[in-house]
Amino acid sequence: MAGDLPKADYCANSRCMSRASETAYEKIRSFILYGEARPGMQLTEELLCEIAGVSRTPVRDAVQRLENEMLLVRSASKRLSVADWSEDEIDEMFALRAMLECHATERAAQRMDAGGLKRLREVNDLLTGAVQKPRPDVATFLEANRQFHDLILDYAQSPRLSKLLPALVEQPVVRRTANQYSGEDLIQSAKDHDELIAAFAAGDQDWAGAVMTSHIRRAFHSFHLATRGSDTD
Amino acid sequence: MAGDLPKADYCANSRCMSRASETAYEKIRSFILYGEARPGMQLTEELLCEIAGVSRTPVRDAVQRLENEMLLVRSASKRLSVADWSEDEIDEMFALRAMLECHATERAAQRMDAGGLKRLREVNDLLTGAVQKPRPDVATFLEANRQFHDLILDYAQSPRLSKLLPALVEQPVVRRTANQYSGEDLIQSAKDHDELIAAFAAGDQDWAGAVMTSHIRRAFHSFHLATRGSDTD
DNA sequence: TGATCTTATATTGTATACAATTCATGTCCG
DNA sequence: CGGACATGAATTGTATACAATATAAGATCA
Repeated sequence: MAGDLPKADYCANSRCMSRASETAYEKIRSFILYGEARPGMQLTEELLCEIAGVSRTPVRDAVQRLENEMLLVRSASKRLSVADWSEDEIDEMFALRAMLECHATERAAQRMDAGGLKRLREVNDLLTGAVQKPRPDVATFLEANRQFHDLILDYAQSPRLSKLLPALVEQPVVRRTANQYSGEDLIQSAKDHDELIAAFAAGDQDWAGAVMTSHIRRAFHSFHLATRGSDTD
Repeated sequence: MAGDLPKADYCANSRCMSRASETAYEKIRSFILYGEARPGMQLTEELLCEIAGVSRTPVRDAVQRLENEMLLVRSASKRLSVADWSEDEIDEMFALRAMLECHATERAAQRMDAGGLKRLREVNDLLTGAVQKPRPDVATFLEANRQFHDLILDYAQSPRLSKLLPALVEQPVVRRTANQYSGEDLIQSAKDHDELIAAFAAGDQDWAGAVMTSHIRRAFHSFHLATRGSDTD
């Protein structure tokens, strides 16, 4: 029943996907995040055209967007390759994400209303259910988690944050290790969300911001343990 | 001797500018920042082609970059217009800039060396000279100020910050009011820079970060006074 | 052999023609 | 009159051909 993962159709968050440059963006992005792309891999526009099934013009549009999100990088001689980040850059990404999500949470706390609280609770109920099964349903968890954070971002009412944050969240390094999170990590995430909702309900922006900072930094810590914690793996 | 302002050639910070999409980017950007563009003004790709002197393909490249920097916005029906920010969005921009520049400064403090300190002092000597004249040389001040902050950003050694921050710094609202800064504001800026250098020399990242935060928030306050401080103007 | 220049190939950058969409105008019908 | 619909113009989106540039391979000469 929970077998089919969300493949490449992200219509929820993005545009209508009717235009060729949108499909190109989605397909190339999936190729990088979930496909056979590997960090440092050299790419050519023609290859990406085959992947996307459109001509070079919309592919170049998509490539520029992905360069901005730093999923693709361009060498001095204009050659494309899949981004390959250093450990320092990954750490930095988490640090920036913690700062910006904390800020977004503080803004959201100032603008939260009953409808928002209701929806946050609904989403987190779904998330909590996915976590508490004997074997956690990671796909549902990730989707509900994304919705929860998107909802907060919406309530932050900051176009600029809405532009900056998503590029820091959906990243190959995060996605690749998502399935390695322990059941306890997931349960703690659900509890963090509960406390966030309490902070929102109380209208306490400092409380909310602090919880969010802790939430992200714990994720960073889990990631650290999963990827670099033990050298026996 | 200091009469000719830097017009539209920003080769220092940017790419080689030999390609048509680069010239398009620079010219359209200048049109928005220093030219006759007005907030909310409707634009057409053809008009931008005339401004840039190139065809639509590189213009569309440039437009996408400027959309990402939020200097241009696209309506639901894909029409282009010059960005017109609300007061809240401007405040938010300063808040984000303060956070990110503080973070960059802390990183730079950890990585500062003798050569960097030397160059910071040189640039700030130039800036201090421009400030202390009977009538401050605002153009020289702005250029030296930009170099000072760019130097810190370089030493932060964070590709992601280097991508995010510039879009928050060079903005029409900032540029338009730069000439309204009082002489005291400029002198205080130079002093802030002196203290930053001292913090860097001491290797105290918290001190440096705090000075930078204060520096940006003072700029915000000056901007606030200049634009919304008095309703008698 | 090895270094440099030359030439061929591959890749990216630009212009233009055409398709798809959106906007504006005016007409028809109620 | 007033609103829905149709038609034309304006604008954006896509494909393709061509130009410019970078890489790679090979030839020439010391």
